[in-house]
Amino acid sequence: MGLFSKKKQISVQTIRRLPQYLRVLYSWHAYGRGLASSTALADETQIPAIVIKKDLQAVGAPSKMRAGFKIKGTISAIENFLGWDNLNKAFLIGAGHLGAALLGFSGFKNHGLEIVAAFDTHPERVGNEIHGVHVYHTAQLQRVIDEKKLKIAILTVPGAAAQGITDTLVACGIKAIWNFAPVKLNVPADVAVQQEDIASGLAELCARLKSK
Amino acid sequence: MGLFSKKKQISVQTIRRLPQYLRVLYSWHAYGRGLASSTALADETQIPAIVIKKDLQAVGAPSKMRAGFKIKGTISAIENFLGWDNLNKAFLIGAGHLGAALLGFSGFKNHGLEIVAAFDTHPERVGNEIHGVHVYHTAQLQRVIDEKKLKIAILTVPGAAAQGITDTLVACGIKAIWNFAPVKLNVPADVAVQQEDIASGLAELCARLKSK
DNA sequence: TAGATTGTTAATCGATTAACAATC
DNA sequence: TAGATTGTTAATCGATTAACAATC
Repeated sequence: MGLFSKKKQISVQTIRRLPQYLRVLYSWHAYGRGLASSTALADETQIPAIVIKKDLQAVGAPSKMRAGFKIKGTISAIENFLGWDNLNKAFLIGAGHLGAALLGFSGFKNHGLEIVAAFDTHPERVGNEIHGVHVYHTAQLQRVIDEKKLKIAILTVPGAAAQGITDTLVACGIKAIWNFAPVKLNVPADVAVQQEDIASGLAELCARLKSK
Repeated sequence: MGLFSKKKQISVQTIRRLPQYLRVLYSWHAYGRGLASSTALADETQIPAIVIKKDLQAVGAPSKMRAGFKIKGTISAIENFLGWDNLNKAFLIGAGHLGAALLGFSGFKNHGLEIVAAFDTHPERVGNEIHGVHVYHTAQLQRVIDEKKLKIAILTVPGAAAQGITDTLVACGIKAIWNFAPVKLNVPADVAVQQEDIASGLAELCARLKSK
């Protein structure tokens, strides 16, 4: 260990559990509760108490010895770690059913995400509003991204169109893509792609079902 | 090791990667290719070749020394392992946008899943067809499950309704639930629940974005 | 043959789990 | 105080990675 102590890297497993804690903590906070012990959170989430303790320590959640973690401060610590304490402006490409479902999901406001525009090429979709969000023609991408300073792209187009649109997004300077198309995207190293693969979850369910 | 050699348990990580291999293998098979080496699959999927080799060996994929895995046999091995070689009859509860998106996803036919009914309580949805699938009133659950011998429930209802409907499903004898509501479900031990938590993926993306 | 690949065993790494001291 | 909990270090476990023999 040298002069510059690098903060220990937090594992993706931990990162993926954080939203679960957040949900419970929000609800307890709303009830006026002030402290949450790892054992109480374990009861609620089915995650082992020691895992929770380690996860919360990793994001620097404040605690009181013998009493538990301070709910308000823990919420802040998680939100801050994830960057959910201020809204990232996002937009959606592909305003089909899945796109509309995401636009209608109110929970994103708590998750640092504000979807402020949608894009599509179908004439019957362009110009409409979905859940209060305007649908632009995809040809307007660059202009709207610049004007509204959009940061995160949510890709809900058919698989066949995904890579082509991704190339456009990269050319527009987008650095974060949340991809719901079942396609591996090729992007430069400085672009973050989060692949949401529905087939993986189904495979898990089927494998578990078979082994019973 | 005793008389009964227990087949080694396959990890969830491996299980979640299998659909990716399947996609590439389908496409190569369609092109008339017969063999797939782990290195070739690695180029396509960005997954390390040795991981692929181990995964395919784990599901008993047939191979030719020095040449690679036999595509047709490997497809069969994976499909068989996941139970995707014959269709499971599934139904959807909650025929909103997300439900409609899933009903419109044609890929499920390749994934052992056939969605043959949908349920909802909204009068304007009940009685309609979505992508050729009839929407019943939720009150008909038990009857339709029995008549059509439905096995897998896909839950796309609002979070607040999820646990209540789950209790009904359990009472109807359903043993597999694919849950898209951001809620932890309480079920008996013999019921498999696959939780699809969109917030986890978003958290991963945001964390990666922040660390740049 | 040479070289690419599978088959198989061993080494590494890191997440989970256990253990126990410190605290209020 | 006693007991529940955090804080912290060590042990365990299993997935990934490496290494190399066998094969065609």
